[in-house]
Amino acid sequence: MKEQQRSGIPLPTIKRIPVYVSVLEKWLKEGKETVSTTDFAAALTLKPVQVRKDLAFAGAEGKPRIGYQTEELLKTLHRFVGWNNLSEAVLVGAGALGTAILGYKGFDRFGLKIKAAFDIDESKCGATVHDKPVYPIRDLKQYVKKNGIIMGILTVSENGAQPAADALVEAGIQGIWNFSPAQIDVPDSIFVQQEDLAAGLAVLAVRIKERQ
Amino acid sequence: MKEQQRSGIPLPTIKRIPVYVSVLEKWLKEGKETVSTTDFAAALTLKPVQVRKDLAFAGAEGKPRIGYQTEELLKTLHRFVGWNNLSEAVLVGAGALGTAILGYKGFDRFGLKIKAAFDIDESKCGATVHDKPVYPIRDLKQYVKKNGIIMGILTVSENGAQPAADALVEAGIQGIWNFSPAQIDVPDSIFVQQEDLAAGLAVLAVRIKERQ
DNA sequence: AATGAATCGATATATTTTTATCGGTTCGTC
DNA sequence: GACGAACCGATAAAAATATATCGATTCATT
Repeated sequence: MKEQQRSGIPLPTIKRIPVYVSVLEKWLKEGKETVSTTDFAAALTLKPVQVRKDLAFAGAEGKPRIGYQTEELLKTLHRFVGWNNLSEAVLVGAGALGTAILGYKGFDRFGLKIKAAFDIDESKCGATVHDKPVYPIRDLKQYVKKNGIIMGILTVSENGAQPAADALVEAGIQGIWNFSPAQIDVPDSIFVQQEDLAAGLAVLAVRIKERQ
Repeated sequence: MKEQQRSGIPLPTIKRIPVYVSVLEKWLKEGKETVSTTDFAAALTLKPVQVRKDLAFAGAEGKPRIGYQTEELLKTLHRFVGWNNLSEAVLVGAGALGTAILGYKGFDRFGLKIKAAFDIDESKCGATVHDKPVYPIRDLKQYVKKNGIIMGILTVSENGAQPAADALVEAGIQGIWNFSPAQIDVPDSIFVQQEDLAAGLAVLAVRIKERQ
């Protein structure tokens, strides 16, 4: 939950961008040359105003009565989230969740390339998972330095989280995407994005309960 | 992003509850009999006031100078998110992500029990994945009705999302946890919790970029 | 060319969420 | 038993986010 890090761009806006990207890609494929905030609103159950604000934050410009150029807007959004120059990442923890993430095709679209996985369990190492090599964690630092990786994906169990995070920090990573349920403690200079599956489950559970 | 559904309890509060539950469990195991909002704040980088508000929403009561009874608070939070009476779910889409979720141990803790998986690819059916049976999707309705399942987990690809969602709705499910990147269209009576991995990735990417 | 509908961009308002403050309670210590 | 520190609970203020409104622009139609 370390999501508070003020800086101009509202967090909710950032989170909506990938959704816009998604539908934009669809529309582009369908040959839609221009798109309006009204279109987005209809497709995403949002208000046009909000879409306009979001797009403005991303630096997009549209024309009255027309909307935005589909292709140009897509590029702008990609640039905005830094997905134009594809970011490379390493993954630590080649368990069930790690394996799934390694195999998840969807990330390519967002310019994320997971280069390799690392694990403490040396029996897993040497093999490949979804075509990605698995190395022992003691090789992490060397690998990260050599390949200039700035992002680490943490998919270890709760206990393993802190040591694994330490290893990533030590290796020189700049941001950690933490899928483990544990809170990790890192220097301020490193950004942690906590991915909390249980949060979504809680929301769903509460909502279902409310309707009964 | 269909997260807007007003109802007393703030969404951010709901999302923080599982985090509280997590540390509470740890503390309980360590033999901590009472906990204060100051403790939470220190462990989670939050403000004590906020924790107090959240706990108040959940209906917890504490004592000045003491805090909250660890065990009692844990029970209260579980009850609040409806995790006291374990909710059963089916999963649709036994691909990479689906497999990971089927194997994810963490959910038991939150009272979620995935009973079975369903897939259109009949070659996958008949087998078990992480001890959960995989059935053809045409058996979904019958299974859901028979077992009184109220929750569906959607882990299919973008194209498969809408038909799969339709099948879940048709089967009589009340809430859908949607891990696919597609927006699905369902009747108002059904709650959809969109789990958007790309959102977290976007936040991380933007933050890293900002620091450079 | 004038009219009107669609839509952007900017500004203003409302709502939601977070943070601060303050009074009151409990308990350890003197 | 009085004093002070830790803490809850409630209320108030501030900050962030979402929504509404309005003027300006573009284009299709008359």
